[in-house]
Amino acid sequence: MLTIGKLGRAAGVKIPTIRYYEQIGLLPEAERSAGNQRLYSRKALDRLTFIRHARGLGFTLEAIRDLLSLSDTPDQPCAAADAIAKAQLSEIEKRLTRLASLKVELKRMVAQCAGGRIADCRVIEVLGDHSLCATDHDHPQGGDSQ
Amino acid sequence: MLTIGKLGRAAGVKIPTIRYYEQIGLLPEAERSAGNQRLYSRKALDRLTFIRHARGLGFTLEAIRDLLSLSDTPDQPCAAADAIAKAQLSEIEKRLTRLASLKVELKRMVAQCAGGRIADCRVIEVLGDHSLCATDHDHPQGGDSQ
DNA sequence: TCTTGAAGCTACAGTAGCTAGAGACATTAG
DNA sequence: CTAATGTCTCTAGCTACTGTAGCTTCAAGA
Repeated sequence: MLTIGKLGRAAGVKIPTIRYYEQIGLLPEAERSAGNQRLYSRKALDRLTFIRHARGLGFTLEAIRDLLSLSDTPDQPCAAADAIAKAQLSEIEKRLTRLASLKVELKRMVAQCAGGRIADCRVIEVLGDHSLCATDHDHPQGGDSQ
Repeated sequence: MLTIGKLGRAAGVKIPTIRYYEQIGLLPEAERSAGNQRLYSRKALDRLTFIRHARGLGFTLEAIRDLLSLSDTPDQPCAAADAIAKAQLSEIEKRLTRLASLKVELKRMVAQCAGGRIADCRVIEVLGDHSLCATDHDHPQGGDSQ
């Protein structure tokens, strides 16, 4: 049985994050010692490692919740897990495309800045006037992660 | 003078977002009509357009705040604006690199899934065991935007 | 002039995914 | 036994908004 600090070190997850995961039901409530401290089994470590790894790949906690509940039913077909992973992949591809075009735009902007006075600064100018810019990065919504 | 709805449409920014920007001091407090409704000048539209455009390029509100205060002093050298833009560029390049490696990893994972049962699912398996994975996407911090 | 529907107002709560801090209790090494 | 470290709960904060409730104001048509 591990205390929370050891579990955290073993899985590479910070202590408050573990407690947070428990709070939102991603980890089951931990057993407690006589003095009310959380105690974790090897199984809990596996689960937390799974979560950390999936987070590292950019899966949302909701997606991870689904993957975890799938992994609890090993006889089911794995189409659902596959679908979640594919969705995540296409999400990442979308972000990549968008970031690539932002990069081009920024590079252009920075390259044009001659280092003079603000009044002549292309950075400021381009930001102030959309018509000076090539791309139309016009979808101001959308939250990323990682 | 524009009301908030027209300003929003003109700049491509939602009404609550405009009020939010005012609340956090990114936009100055608007003039008010006799009936207490916000009224905006052409200058306010320019400022909001600037903000929207910069947000579209992924600048944080803090960076935008700095850029705006720079643009209010047109005789200063523009090195500071240049630095902000360059920092943003390198931030985006970092994210691009990271996303690209996540994509590779996810693709590999998805490709290996034969579509059988969960018990044999590579997606679940890879997520559960970091040693099965090539890259070390091990920096679980970092907030993206756009 | 009256009415009606759209647009605007304030204030507060909620989102994701944590992180940080206060103040008290538990455990362990020496 | 003491001191140091670890853990506990609880609350608030972060970014950049978005959504809701319950109201008031405005502009256009009858």
